[in-house]
Amino acid sequence: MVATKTTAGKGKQKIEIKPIQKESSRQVCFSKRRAGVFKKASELSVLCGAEIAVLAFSPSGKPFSYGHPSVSSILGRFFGGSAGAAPATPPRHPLAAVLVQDLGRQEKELQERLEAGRRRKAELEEALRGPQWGPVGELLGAEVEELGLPELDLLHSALEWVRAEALSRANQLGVETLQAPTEKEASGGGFALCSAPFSCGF
Amino acid sequence: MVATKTTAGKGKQKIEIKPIQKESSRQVCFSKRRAGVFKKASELSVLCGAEIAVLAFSPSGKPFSYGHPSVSSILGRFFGGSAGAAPATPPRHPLAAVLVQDLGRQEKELQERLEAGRRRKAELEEALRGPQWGPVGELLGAEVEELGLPELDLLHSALEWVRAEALSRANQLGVETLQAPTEKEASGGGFALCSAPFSCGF
DNA sequence: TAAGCTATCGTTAGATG
DNA sequence: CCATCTAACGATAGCTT
Repeated sequence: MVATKTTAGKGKQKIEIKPIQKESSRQVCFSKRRAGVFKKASELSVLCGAEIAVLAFSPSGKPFSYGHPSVSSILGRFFGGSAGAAPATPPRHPLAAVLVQDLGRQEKELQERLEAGRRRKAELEEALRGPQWGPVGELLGAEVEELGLPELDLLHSALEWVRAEALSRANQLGVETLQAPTEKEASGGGFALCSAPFSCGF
Repeated sequence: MVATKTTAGKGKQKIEIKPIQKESSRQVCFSKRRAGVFKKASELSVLCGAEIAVLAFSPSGKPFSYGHPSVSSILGRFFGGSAGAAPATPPRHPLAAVLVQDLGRQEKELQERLEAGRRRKAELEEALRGPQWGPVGELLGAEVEELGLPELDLLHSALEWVRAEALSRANQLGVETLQAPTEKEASGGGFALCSAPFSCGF
């Protein structure tokens, strides 16, 4: 950098860890740092094969969450696996890697489906606003806007889940094949959310 | 530090965010980074007055948690006060409702993650095709076509569920807001995200 | 309002005791 | 295994657009 412009800010300054008084600053700080925490959590899970969940409420009371492989599986593991059937053994199959390999192709489709989901959401909103729903529809319509596209959101969630699962499997396979199968997969519980069904062949 | 001795290490080196293969290193990394994540979470709660909980399992399966003001209070807030109090109770999946509210803001992040996932996938592919894998890589490549798209199937089913859930949730919201908070988690089968429908035929 | 930038601070990889 | 050290890397406070 030739530092032709010194127009930018002063850079990061040291701060005390104490409550930020200014409302707007607090909100901004929360946004930035929440992202940071989630990223750190993500890195931890990838680097160490750990399972981690983060639940947070913003100063304004909005909920945020992150989980690998999923929030529910972590909770299930912490609280007795009630969130799903306790995963007895991590199912494995040499084809697991294929899922990851194929993920690239899938992603294109997923994107398309995402778009479709968007459109459906619009339709949904439209439909909900229709007369047959009466005042409920109106209110709902407003809520939908405010909530932030529940359907889309859940779609994303599903998407993320699929990807996490594929990656997880791939990691397992990578470890197994590259090295000796020393890993007893203590963390492999991984999939409380989908026990039986997902063991479909693998 | 007058740097009289240059005997120390080389300092932090850049690393890729990918599974650490060496067991001992992974464990060390987990210890350090878990502390880092907890500290970040702590700072977030103090700076922004946010409530945050972190639950994690080490690669060896040992549980760790951090919460401000407490893990249970966060869970309680997320799950309507039932999860913290009655962790042993097998509830309908309580996350569903929260996800609807929460995941909206995750859209962008998920997109980014998708990108990251794609890159990661590419790396994996690369690795799989490497010579150390011998013919296995080729074989996998070939089988992909033949496999069909289990993930897509799964996603498709998830989508259907998503629609149903979103609608259901929306209805609840509308009803609750308009009238009395009659039924909460009436979404029946709640978390069938991975139940019967996934006969990913393989 | 949110997104982008930069200088600086905080985190941590790698080595050593 | 755990503590410490060093220095490079990554996160981010404050500012601008």
